[in-house]
Amino acid sequence: MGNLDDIDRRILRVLSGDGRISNLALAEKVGLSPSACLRRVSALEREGVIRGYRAVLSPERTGVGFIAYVTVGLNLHTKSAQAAFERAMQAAPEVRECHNITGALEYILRVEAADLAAYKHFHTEVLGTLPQVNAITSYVVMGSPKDERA
Amino acid sequence: MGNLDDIDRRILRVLSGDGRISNLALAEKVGLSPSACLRRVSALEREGVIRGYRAVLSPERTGVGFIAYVTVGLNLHTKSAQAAFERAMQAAPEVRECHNITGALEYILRVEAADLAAYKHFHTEVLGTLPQVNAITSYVVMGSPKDERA
DNA sequence: GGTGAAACGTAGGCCGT
DNA sequence: ACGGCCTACGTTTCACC
Repeated sequence: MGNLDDIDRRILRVLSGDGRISNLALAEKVGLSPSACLRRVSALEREGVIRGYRAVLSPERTGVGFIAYVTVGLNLHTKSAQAAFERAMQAAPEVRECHNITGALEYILRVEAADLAAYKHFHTEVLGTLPQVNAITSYVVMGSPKDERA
Repeated sequence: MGNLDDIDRRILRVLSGDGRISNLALAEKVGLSPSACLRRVSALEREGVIRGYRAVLSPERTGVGFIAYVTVGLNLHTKSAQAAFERAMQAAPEVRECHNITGALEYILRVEAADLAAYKHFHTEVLGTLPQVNAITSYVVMGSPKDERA
């Protein structure tokens, strides 16, 4: 439960770059024996520092040809309006991220769809029909020079 | 090289939920023998459908107490100005994502820092000193009701 | 934190479909 | 071209120092 030391940080840096590295190779990289290394990794998992492991998929190759960031403003700032909006976002498969932000608008979404037509459907049929929503702005992603999304 | 079939899609779904599942367990989940399953996974990796594997870390537990989305506008739209900006983003550890977007502004960044002071440092000392940059707007993340960052 | 050995999983050749 | 079987090899995992 204590704080992370230098070796822990090195372990985390390696694992966030290659989540499937063998414990043997990881141990060597961080300068530990395999068993000591495994004990640390297990502890980091148990304590929730490491939340899990995921394969990173190529969007184009998995039928995602359209990605946008979308800012959303609500017309009400009540708890229940926010909760209703957030439930709708959680239910929408196209919405991969929904962040509550400061500023003139309340939310920023990352939306992934097969193509522009699929996005338009989401935009008008899902976002457009929510009664709480009163401002939608889409920023279409043309490329991602850097993307370290865990 | 062909398109993905149903078993491939099942493999991808399982691996994006648990990137460290053993090939044995994965094979059972998708209804294949271990060797056939491994061959498919290897092919998906080789063809770039699976880009890699990453450990998902808890931001709070790794010293990240401040997250913001930042829009950036450039004063030049030349190839070389974009390339210089993108190189700077790639070199900045606080920048976890940098997306090139349509609209009045050119980029949206996801920035993670230890705290507001660390963010301010990035904002003024890194972003503020780049000659290509002429518009910076920060949206501080207060919460993420949904986050499926792969 | 390190060592060693048993249990387990991976990876690749081979054959059948 | 793709799935299943078998097996040598490597890795993980655990009790013990």
